[in-house]
Amino acid sequence: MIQHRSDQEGLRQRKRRETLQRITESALRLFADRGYEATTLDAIADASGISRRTFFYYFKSKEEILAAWQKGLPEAFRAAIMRESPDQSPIDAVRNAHLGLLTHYDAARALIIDRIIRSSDLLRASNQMKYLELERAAFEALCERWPQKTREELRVTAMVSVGALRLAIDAWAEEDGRRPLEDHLAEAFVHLKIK
Amino acid sequence: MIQHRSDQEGLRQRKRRETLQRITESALRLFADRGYEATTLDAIADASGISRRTFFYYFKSKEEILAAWQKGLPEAFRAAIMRESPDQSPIDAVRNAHLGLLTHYDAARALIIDRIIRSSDLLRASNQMKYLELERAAFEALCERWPQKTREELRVTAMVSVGALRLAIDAWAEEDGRRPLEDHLAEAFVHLKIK
DNA sequence: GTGCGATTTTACAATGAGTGTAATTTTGAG
DNA sequence: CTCAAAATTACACTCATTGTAAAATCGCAC
Repeated sequence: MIQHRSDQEGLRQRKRRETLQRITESALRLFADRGYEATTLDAIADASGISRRTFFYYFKSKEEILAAWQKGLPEAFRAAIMRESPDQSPIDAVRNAHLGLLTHYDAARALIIDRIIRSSDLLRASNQMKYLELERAAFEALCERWPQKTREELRVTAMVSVGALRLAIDAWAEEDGRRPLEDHLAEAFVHLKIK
Repeated sequence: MIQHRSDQEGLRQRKRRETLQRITESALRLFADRGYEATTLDAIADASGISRRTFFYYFKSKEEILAAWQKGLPEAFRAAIMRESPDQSPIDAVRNAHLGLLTHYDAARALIIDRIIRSSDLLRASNQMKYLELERAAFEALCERWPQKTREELRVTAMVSVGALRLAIDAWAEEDGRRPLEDHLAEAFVHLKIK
């Protein structure tokens, strides 16, 4: 059998990671310079030293360049909720889960990507889908963690908490991240005194 | 000056309305039959008896065929909120505004369109944008109607109420509209006891 | 280090949405 | 009827995305 070295990284893995990195960096630069829609895949491929066809070997679509950085967020969110104590209210648990995740945030890069996303209707729309996925992850985790609560109530809790996260991120991006995201999140949750 | 007959409908207006109707109907039929993505604009144009180029004289994009039916909803929503008495809480006002608008709903057609929208990622995403527009409309109306409340609180109120509408529509579509949308909406709002 | 199979890259061609342009037809007001 | 505006069309183009198949590269076995 083939011996896989999951700790060591072969030349293949390294080149793949490097190319991925190269595509992401040049695309981000081009998006910031010329705008998302105005940047063609040909331009990205050129800037990354690959052919246009090869681009699709790395990303499913142009959009995915920006989506990739937040892949796995729903799962991390779910796990964070599951780590919370079931003694507190679900809404408090989700707020705490949020705060726990935010410590791993690269604020500078997040702001750059956020600005690009807000510049295009297409990207704004697909970004909303990300919140929907977070909401679903939260809902499922809440149902597991608080089985005595009704699904209807937990669905509303998930909607409300992820909505608060969205409002916090919006406010944070609006002022270019002057105050930390945590502050905005805390503020948004102040007005959520559900049940 | 040119005398415009806004009451009478000229041949031009009638033909335009008829063609619009024809495009919408044949597109909906094709979407329901073959699916949204699998239906090309050529097919829609053929089925509507127009050229592909003419299609774009009626709709900005393929998506817009489905978006058109809910155009003006944000404005109607804003107006409905402004009609509510400022004596009740903002959240109650928005709930009542929702209920008022729902009486004008064509449930059968809404379900057909809803099913198409849920069948495509692209459509689901742009549908989320509609909720965002509703949320903005609600927020602006609330700020006008309850100037003594803070904008932060009203922003959360708008988010929460439109979110409840979304959950209600989801649940309603999930069970193919067996119970009226109003019931689902009332249920969703039960869990919103903000402040 | 050679060879072989798997992975990666590429060229080429095609589909389908959307846009610009300019020509042609239809409508309606005078 | 006559002419300007509105509506329709053909044609050609850009761009994202996908299919196919050939070519290049890698890494393990020998």
